[in-house]
Amino acid sequence: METDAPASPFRTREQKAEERSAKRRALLIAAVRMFNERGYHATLLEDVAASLGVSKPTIYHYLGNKERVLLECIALGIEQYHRAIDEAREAPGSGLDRLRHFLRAYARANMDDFGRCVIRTGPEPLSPEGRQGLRERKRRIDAAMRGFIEEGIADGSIVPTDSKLLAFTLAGALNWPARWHVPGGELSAEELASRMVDMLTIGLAPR
Amino acid sequence: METDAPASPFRTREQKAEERSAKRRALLIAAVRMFNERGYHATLLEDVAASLGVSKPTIYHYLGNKERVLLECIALGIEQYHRAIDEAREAPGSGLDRLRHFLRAYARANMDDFGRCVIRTGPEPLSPEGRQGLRERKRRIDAAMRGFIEEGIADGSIVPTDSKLLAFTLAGALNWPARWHVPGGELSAEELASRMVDMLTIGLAPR
DNA sequence: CGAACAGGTTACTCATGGGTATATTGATTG
DNA sequence: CAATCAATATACCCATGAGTAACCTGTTCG
Repeated sequence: METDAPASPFRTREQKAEERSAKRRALLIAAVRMFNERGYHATLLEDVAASLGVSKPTIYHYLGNKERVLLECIALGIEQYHRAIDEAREAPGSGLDRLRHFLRAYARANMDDFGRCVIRTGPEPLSPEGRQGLRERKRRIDAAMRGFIEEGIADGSIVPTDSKLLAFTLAGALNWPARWHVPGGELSAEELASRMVDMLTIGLAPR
Repeated sequence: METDAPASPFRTREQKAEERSAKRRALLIAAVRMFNERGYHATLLEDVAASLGVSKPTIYHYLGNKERVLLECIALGIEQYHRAIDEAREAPGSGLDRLRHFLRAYARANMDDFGRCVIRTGPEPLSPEGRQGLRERKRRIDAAMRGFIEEGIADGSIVPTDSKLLAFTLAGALNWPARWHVPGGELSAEELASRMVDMLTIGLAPR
């Protein structure tokens, strides 16, 4: 029990703001989990609200309409990919090393609640504008990945190939766990990511 | 113009049956294309019917309710995978050769209308029974794939690894084109399948 | 103190779209 | 020829679920 301070029941302004954003966040997480489990269409905002013991209009109060909820989940997912890019850009070593670093982070992102949502819930449920924005942002991630690949080709750590096709191939393989990986599985996301990246970068035939 | 026979306007029983199954097939194809383009939920059976110039009840007449339509599309998709398995089982060469053969056929299946549907439309829209059946049938495909891998490990053409994880990784990579490949693209499905399989089986680092 | 506001509720509206009842027409068959 | 069936249409029913209106309550602030 935390009893350092007298723990007054009267909250300060900051505590209020914090509380609000904690509630927002909790609703968002409840929503994304249900999206991932049941699919976007099969998820009722009413059920999301009920899972936290509140009523549907509360969601509208904190998050806006259903598409806005989804868009925010997607935005949070995309953020993870951006972190993966930044992280890999700063990594030392050859282009292949940086690519591997990126791929591991990318794979981990795909097993996070929000990352999974980006993959599982395709662009279909979004409005044309939403789809547009999503495509745009995905394109940027793809470009970054291709950058790592080309860097690797340039420094000789990766065999010359069609970088676009390679990027799609690698991304596809690492996207798929968003469909089958269950968080509490035998392998941790970390472990899984590492092993998959090894398989992809090393190849199958004995040397 | 075909005018070999007097071409009577009165159809025989077989012609009638053929005509009927041709209509069924046409409806199914129209449906699967729209499922793939717009997503299952966003597809109205009314629109599917309209795309062939008929009305909604005609679909119910030929195909039954919406889930039945989807289930049949999925069944046709799954058939392609089975053909891929049979084809690869009869292929000559090492385990790796057979695996590569299977992977190419699998990738091609994923770019066919019905195959794409299996991937794009996950199990979410199905009823519990439908989901159950789908999982079952997918499991069998996965088992076959693992068979090829283990065979390759046994005969030394594939380096020893976790065959389950490898199967997921490879399948994931080859599933992904179902999301981005557009039929009339620069690369044919055939070509694309070959290149991706090469990338996956050979690895990235120079030897 | 009273006005305004934040957080929440209950109880509605209403478009949508899956599915069906029923009618029509033309061919098939006893 | 009557009965039936296949193939289609029109016009409807009705559950569902997103979104909203109106209301309540406690807190904050001029």
